[in-house]
Amino acid sequence: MTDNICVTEFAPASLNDEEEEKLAAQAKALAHPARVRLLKVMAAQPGCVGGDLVNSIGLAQSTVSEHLRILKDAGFILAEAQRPRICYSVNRAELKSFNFLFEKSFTL
Amino acid sequence: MTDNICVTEFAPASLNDEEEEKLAAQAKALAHPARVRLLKVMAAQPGCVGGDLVNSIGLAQSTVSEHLRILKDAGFILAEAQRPRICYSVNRAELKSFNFLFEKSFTL
DNA sequence: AGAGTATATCGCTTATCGACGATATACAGG
DNA sequence: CCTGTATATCGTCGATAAGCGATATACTCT
Repeated sequence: MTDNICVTEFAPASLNDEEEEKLAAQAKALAHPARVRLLKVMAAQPGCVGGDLVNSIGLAQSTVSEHLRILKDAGFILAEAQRPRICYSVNRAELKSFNFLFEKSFTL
Repeated sequence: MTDNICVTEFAPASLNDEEEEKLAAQAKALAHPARVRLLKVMAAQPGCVGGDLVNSIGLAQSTVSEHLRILKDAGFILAEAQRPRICYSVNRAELKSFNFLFEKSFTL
């Protein structure tokens, strides 16, 4: 190593490993245009929305179901059975949590 | 078509297709623990960091270089040549932009 | 019980990601 | 001009993601 122009010692981490993992995992859930679209549609609804989501984007029902599963696993949406339909709605608390974690990570 | 030629200060309440794509693409750049870690390290520095990033996480140099490229393509970091080193630093404007887009999308 | 409806899961194929070592590139200094 | 150093790119491989149609599941209503 030669003399450093850039700083080479790192400040203590603002996030712990677990939080890093969570941030990355939730970002992954957002990392697809169809899922952003789905979230957006749900967020625009006062209440909840059923399988009309399938019609709102040009994808097969099974594909949409999978995207919804990913969003649900990430905690971004809630699913309440109203058989035979399922009522999906955004989980604003979790969206805010992601936002908070993001801001905290990079001290915005 | 009703193309939106309004400037950003009159931003619509919802996202257009282009913004959805951008949000998803940037989320994708965040969707890996190593990249979150790299961003975090850079954000914690007042100035910029060189290839010591490679040592800070247990990955091969070529792998780290690829992660940095992804972050750079997403606009989250800036690279300034200080040969033979390269000075990386976070682009807070873009991080804030992502944050804003996210909040706007889901009306948090 | 049986039919109807909405959603979830399965099986499969193709595409993209993540990781690495090897090598190329670009510049500074001798 | 040659060498050393730091970063980027290439080629490859295994793993994961994304998409679909077909089918299973779960519940309601008749």
